[in-house]
Amino acid sequence: MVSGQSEQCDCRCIHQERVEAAREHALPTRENEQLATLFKAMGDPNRLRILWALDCEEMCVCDLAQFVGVSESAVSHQLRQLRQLQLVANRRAGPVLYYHLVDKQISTLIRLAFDHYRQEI
Amino acid sequence: MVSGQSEQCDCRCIHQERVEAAREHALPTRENEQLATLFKAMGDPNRLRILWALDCEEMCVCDLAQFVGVSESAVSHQLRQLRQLQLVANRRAGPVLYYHLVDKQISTLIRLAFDHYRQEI
DNA sequence: ATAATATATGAGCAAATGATCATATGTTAA
DNA sequence: TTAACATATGATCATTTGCTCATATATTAT
Repeated sequence: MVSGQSEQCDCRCIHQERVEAAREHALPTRENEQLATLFKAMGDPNRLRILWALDCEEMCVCDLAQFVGVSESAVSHQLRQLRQLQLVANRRAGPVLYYHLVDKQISTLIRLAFDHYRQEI
Repeated sequence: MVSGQSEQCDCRCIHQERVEAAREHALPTRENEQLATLFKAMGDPNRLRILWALDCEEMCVCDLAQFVGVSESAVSHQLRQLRQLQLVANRRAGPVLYYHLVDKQISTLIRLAFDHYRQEI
């Protein structure tokens, strides 16, 4: 037994210390998955557009559909995902639902990503 | 004609100014897609783990496979994606390939995301 | 050259994804 | 109440994704 952890690799090139160090440094499974889910939500061009637009000001489904350039149904489905992830929420005004970002965290994140990305171009 | 842009929505609730404002504020299509691709790459639990681990120190495929808990083939496939996106690169030492992050941008991004996320928990 | 190690890669497959279409729900005006 | 509007939702389908298995490539030791 080389380590107390699970043994899945029979390579001789393995660096147990590095694996251990990575494990120390790593996020707990649950948090890693939640974070991945957040990134995944931002990982679709249309959803990213939606989030980016809502960072500007609140918009209704119809506005978003035209802005993104897809059907209202498609936008509605995407918004449901974002709602379930608590990234966006809506406010009703008569028959119209105005969507907005739940918090500025996502907004900050998108901007940072873009800024960092920009520097490389 | 309400606007010079494409007409796709016949809703009466639409706010042309908001759509226009969003368009002004929006990223060009190409950059939006590249950014989405970046987020998507971070949007898989295993890839996120890999990136997170490599933020710590360089590791070989075998190390990563054990750390993530999947086959070396699976890790290799994920690494290829990350390589093609220029997020990671490798250094050969004999038969072993040591992977590392290409730049600290991704590292910064992951940390920021985590920090922001952390605050909400 | 041959064998063993470390990794890469292609094919194949099950699961997830994102759009569309049809339909349902909720709100307001007539 | 009925009609019209704005949005939500379920079913469906084509595409994408991520893994596995088999095989290929590259490096080193013998």
